[in-house]
Amino acid sequence: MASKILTMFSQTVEYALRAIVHLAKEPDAQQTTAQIAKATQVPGPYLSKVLQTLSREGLVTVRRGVGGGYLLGKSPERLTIYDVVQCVDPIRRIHTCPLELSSHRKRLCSLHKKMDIALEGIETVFRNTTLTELMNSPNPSLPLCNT
Amino acid sequence: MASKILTMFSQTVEYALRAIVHLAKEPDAQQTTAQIAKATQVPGPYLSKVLQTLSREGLVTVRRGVGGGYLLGKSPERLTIYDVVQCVDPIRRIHTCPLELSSHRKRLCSLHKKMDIALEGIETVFRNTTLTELMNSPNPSLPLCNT
DNA sequence: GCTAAACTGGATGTCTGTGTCCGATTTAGC
DNA sequence: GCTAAATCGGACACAGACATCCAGTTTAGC
Repeated sequence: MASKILTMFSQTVEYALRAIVHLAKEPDAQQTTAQIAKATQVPGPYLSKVLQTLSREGLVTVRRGVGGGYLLGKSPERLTIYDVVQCVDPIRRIHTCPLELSSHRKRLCSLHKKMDIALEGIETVFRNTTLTELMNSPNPSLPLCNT
Repeated sequence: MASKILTMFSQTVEYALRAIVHLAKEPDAQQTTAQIAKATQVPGPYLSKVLQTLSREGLVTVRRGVGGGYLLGKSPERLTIYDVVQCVDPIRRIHTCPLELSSHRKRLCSLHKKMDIALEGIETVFRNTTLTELMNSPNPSLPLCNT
């Protein structure tokens, strides 16, 4: 366990985002699991699993064998935070009543409606944030970079 | 385990909100753990723990002994979803770099900044939603009520 | 004060997310 | 084809969230 500061976002999401952001920094440089692990401070063996998940969905491209490693699977301007999150630990909007009350079948009660609105907000922020935007942010702190 | 539909919000948060909303329906009627458990479909023994937590923060008032039970501890118009969430499973905003990079000490990188903005959105929705608003919603489905 | 109703606190059980390990498989280079 | 670099897949380990149970304590009503 790294830190356990997170609520709302799972450790896996945090790790997946770090890896993707790191790969996006040099979209053409193949990187080995060990290299990514070191740069992102993610436990190597676990990162390996996360990368496998990302690979199944095509978010990263893998080459096995000597000289292999990972590469960003989509162009950074068409890859969003949302894509990454949904791949490893999907946000599930609340569509039906968690209590399965028959009268709420089609229309959520005000409580669950509010909770869903909160989820919608996250979804929107994440859908609208591409990797390119993250990299080109005017923020002087480059993602994950200690510069 | 009830359903396991949730991401982002813990089961405990869902349970706590159900209990509070239920108590808010009749702010002057003392309710026993068993009664609340039945109405909200929350496992009784676990609900008991959740109510204890809410009680420690004064969100609910408890009376022990015969004829005892729980009562809303604050007036519904001054009690928000945020209060409940923070009590049982607090949302932690991202204030410092999770990687503890020295150069991000004061200014988050664009990735963590975005994640924090998403959290801020939830926080705002929850801070601005009082129990009164939930109860008076024009929504025909009353919270947790199968009417 | 006795009894029964109700909460309290601690011990315990279970399951999932996180994290590790290792043998099997793929592949570049000789 | 051999070897070494690298991923893949499954098995295992651990911790925390969720859930249960019970003996102890409080209290209303007799």
